[in-house]
Amino acid sequence: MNEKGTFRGEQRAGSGILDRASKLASRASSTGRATLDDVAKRVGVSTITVSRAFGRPDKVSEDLRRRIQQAADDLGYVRNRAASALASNRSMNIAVLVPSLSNSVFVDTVTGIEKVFRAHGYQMLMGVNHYSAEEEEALVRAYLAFAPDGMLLTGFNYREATRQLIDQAGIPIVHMMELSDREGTYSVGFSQEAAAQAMTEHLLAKGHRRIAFVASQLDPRTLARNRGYRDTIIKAGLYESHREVLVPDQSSVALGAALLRRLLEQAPDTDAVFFCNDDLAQGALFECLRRGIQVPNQLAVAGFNDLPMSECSVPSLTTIATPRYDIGVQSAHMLLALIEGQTVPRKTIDLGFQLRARESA
Amino acid sequence: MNEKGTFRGEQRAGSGILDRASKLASRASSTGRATLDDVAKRVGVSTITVSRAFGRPDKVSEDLRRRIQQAADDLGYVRNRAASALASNRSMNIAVLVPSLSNSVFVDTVTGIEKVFRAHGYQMLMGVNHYSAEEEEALVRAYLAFAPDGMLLTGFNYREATRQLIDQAGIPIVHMMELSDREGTYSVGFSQEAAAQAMTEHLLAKGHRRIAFVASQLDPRTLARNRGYRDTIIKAGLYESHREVLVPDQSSVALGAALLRRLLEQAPDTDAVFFCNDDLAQGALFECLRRGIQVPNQLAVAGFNDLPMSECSVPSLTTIATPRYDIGVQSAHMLLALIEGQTVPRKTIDLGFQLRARESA
DNA sequence: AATTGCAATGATAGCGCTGTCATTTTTGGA
DNA sequence: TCCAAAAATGACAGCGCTATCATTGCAATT
Repeated sequence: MNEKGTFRGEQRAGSGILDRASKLASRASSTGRATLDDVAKRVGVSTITVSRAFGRPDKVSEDLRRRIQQAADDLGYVRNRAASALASNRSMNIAVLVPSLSNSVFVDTVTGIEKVFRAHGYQMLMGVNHYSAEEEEALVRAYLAFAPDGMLLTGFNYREATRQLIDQAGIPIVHMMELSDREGTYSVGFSQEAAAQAMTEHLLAKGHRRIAFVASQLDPRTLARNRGYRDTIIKAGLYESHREVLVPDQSSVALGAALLRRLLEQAPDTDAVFFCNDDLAQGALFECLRRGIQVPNQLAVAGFNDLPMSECSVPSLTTIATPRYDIGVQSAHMLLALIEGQTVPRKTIDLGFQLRARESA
Repeated sequence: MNEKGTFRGEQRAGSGILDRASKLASRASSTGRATLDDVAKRVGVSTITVSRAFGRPDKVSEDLRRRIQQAADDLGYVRNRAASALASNRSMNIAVLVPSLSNSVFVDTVTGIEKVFRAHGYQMLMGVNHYSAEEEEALVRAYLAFAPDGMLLTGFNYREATRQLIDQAGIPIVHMMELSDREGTYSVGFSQEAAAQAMTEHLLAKGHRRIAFVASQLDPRTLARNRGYRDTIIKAGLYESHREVLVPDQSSVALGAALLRRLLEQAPDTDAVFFCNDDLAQGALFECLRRGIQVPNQLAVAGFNDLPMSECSVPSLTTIATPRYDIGVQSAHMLLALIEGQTVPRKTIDLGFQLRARESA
């Protein structure tokens, strides 16, 4: 490495607790990092004992454990997970795939997941599939190479081949966000349709009769919300197709404004708009402000997800609060149980949602 | 595993391309996953040849390579990175630590990083340290166990012990966001101070004389912005300490509104406010809307970062556009070069910033 | 004093892969 | 036709760790 002028040559000298040279002398040659053997030699015990001191500390006497810890600290020893995974056939990795991180909904979910798994010694490997089943498959392949002990997927938007890949690996999967009662499927989420239905009913109850639905980024959850809206509005005998605006583009605040403009062109008499998420709704609120449209008097606006901003925007946004953090926590617990071979009481956990009726509707 | 009632027993039968039983027969016993050996036997070549077919395909004849690929597909073979890393002493992992993902700034950066590294066959391991040097150290320790080939850190907010840990591991680090000319330090970012200075000067140029600075989440970058503001305003002879509001709380839109209220209590005659980020500024805009304060006539508002929303809010937000995506891309490239032992022409890359003068100031 | 049981420690093998150094086959002149 | 060089393939060891099955020592019991 050094002769190639690589990084190692540029280290500051003597920065460790011990003198560098003496440390190197006690190290394995190939990597330059201290190994279990190095620690073992230093303490004068066998390798396996040092391994135990870290992996199953109750199996090693307290005194020895302390000495081992001391030696490890002195040498700057860090356990090599690759070797550990190889030997034990447990990687202590779990792979988590989400569609996006720009959408703070998934950030919250991932935060919940991370919290649970970290507490149990697992490492979360996170991948972003950009709402694409194709990318998802590539990611599954990539993460399978880490021999994860389990996998957390968002929704059920995978190809059959993806499912087969995971099946072949023989590891458990838990699906987040959506629910399914399909055989052998574990899921934690809430009913997107029921939530959309609740919001539509809220708008109806407020006396609105010309209620539009606007959505972008037509992933399965968005489409489920659309169904929830449509079924409800049809049942009320108020469905008019020109009040639905569905575009595949990625959601953004700016797009919300643009879509409101489009909606009001094709259906100017609309008296309420249900947006598939808060970003779009927020953009619409801005557009109303610009055009002097009174919200909610002239036009009611509703969103979905209850992002932090929605509570304090002007007007504050009526929306659906989704249990995304809890979905992360619960699905992590479920996956953990599956990994450890425990029986999982419920294969489907519905965490519900809450309608937040605020100023905008 | 099975006798414990673990997941494997719940797989759907015969879902693979081959019959499950026949597949199992050709597999190593311990993991249940196909190995290089399995593929090699199936094709009738040696293990190492199969290894080459994946790792250095140019070293294997095209015909054979195809047959190996076919066999691998049939068996559902996925390379085991742990074994690979152990044998080759290159993990092909890089660890990336960011303070937060709720802040979409870092999401953008991570997206840039991911793109570069994925293209080069590296796997990015991402950790969130919640702006805490203590958590950062724990994360470094955790990620060092993956034997990463390099590390990307946000800022220079680490403890000395953290630095020593990484030094001992002998892997290169590149720091993102901030700049430093410290010996042996690689960094990609922009000058937070210069950006804050530019904004302050912009507000001065617009004729404002009672300019406040409001910040939360006092990480090093926020403090640098504060310095940029303060130096400039002092130089203009206009510094008044009661126009600075600094709180340690996490940033949010709601907090922006609250801090504006506080500022206007303690300095009601303020004519411009420079917020340390767009979230706070957006909250302030909402508060102005609620209280009927005209922006920018009565009060000018400026933010920092240029989040997507800032362009289309009402009024649109004057802010500093930061090159966060490019920071991700460039720092990834720099780290890659260091890993591969190439000479890195510049140890510090300043990607600059842009002032976006919009309606709010 | 002999026996049992348990806690603490050790020896050995091997996880799945690749570095290294052969060995074999092919290729392209002379 | 022959030979050197290059391309293609293989044998083997070992990366750092843990599962497994000993072995040792010592307290508790008979």
